Amino acid sequence: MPLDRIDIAILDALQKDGRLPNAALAEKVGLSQSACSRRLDNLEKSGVIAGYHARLSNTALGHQMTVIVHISLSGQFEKTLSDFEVAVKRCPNILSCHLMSGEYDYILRIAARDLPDYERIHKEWLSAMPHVTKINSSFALREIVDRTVMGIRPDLA
Amino acid sequence: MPLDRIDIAILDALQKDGRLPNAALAEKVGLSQSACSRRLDNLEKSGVIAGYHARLSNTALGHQMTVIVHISLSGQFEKTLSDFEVAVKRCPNILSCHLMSGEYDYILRIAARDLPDYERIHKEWLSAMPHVTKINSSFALREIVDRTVMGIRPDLA
DNA sequence: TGCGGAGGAGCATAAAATGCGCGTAGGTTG
DNA sequence: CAACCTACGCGCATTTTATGCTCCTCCGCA
Repeated sequence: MPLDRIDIAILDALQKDGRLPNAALAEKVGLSQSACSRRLDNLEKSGVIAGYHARLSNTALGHQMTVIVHISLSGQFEKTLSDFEVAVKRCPNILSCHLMSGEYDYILRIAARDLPDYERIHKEWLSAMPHVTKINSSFALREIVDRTVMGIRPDLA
Repeated sequence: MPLDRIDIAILDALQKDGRLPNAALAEKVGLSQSACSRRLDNLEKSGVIAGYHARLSNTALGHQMTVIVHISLSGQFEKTLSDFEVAVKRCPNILSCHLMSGEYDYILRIAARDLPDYERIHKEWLSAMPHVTKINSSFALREIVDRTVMGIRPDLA
């Protein structure tokens, strides 16, 4: 889907404030409300906007810890992978999981409240997942960057 | 701030859909609209809800590729780290970056359009960052999970 | 037992979103 | 080059949603 400069402005604004009322959005990007609403509709339907979410304060909720986990399985058969992936999807603490090229099969990012909480997650979830042969946990000492999306460039087709 | 089960339900719902109308939210959590609105107000004012954001689809924007990069620096002096981190913050393709315990100093998640694009990023950004001694790139073959949010447990104070 | 605060309901009003008719610019075709 | 088509804008009327009361109820406490 081709995005023009107004689309970019809309996306930009909604990344910063997902609840920006359509009226305000329209004014900000220089459109009438109806035109703006129609564009927004298209952006949502076409999947450019994948969703809207409240961002919660992790300190308020006590999830202070990020753990990066590298995992190897006993094989690369599709069945082996999908068994594992089903289990991954069930664990609420897993923020992201990718099947990877390279030394490990999967890399996971996990949120935990503290070390004992991670211990629990490790025991109850990670170790219990099927076909897992190796688990390597690295703890984040500091977060330098965390964005959901990179800057949008106008030349995207 | 103490959260009861209704607050949790509200947070849960808004994490999943940040634009859920108050009326629907109220029904979902079993409150009247006004009561629900008042609670929401408190959650926002107290900072438990830190913001609302549109989540954009990286693939829809043409960034199909996720690369996990492990990086080691020449030392762990604070100056060394902060030089590097300043550079990291400048690169728009870096979605996340954490200082880590373990074998590598930093783990980065990078969005690229395709392999040539990643090559460019590697050359122009990663290799150019100060004090870098080792760069290890792993390519994501498939994304199994990617959320910003995790389930909230009622026992959080 | 009576007071006071927290928190819920219901309703009226204010604000926002949505759908529809209409107008215009730019590209295409006979 | 004129007729036509489409994409996309505007404004307005209608519907949907949020907000700001007022009142009610439950509970802890003196």
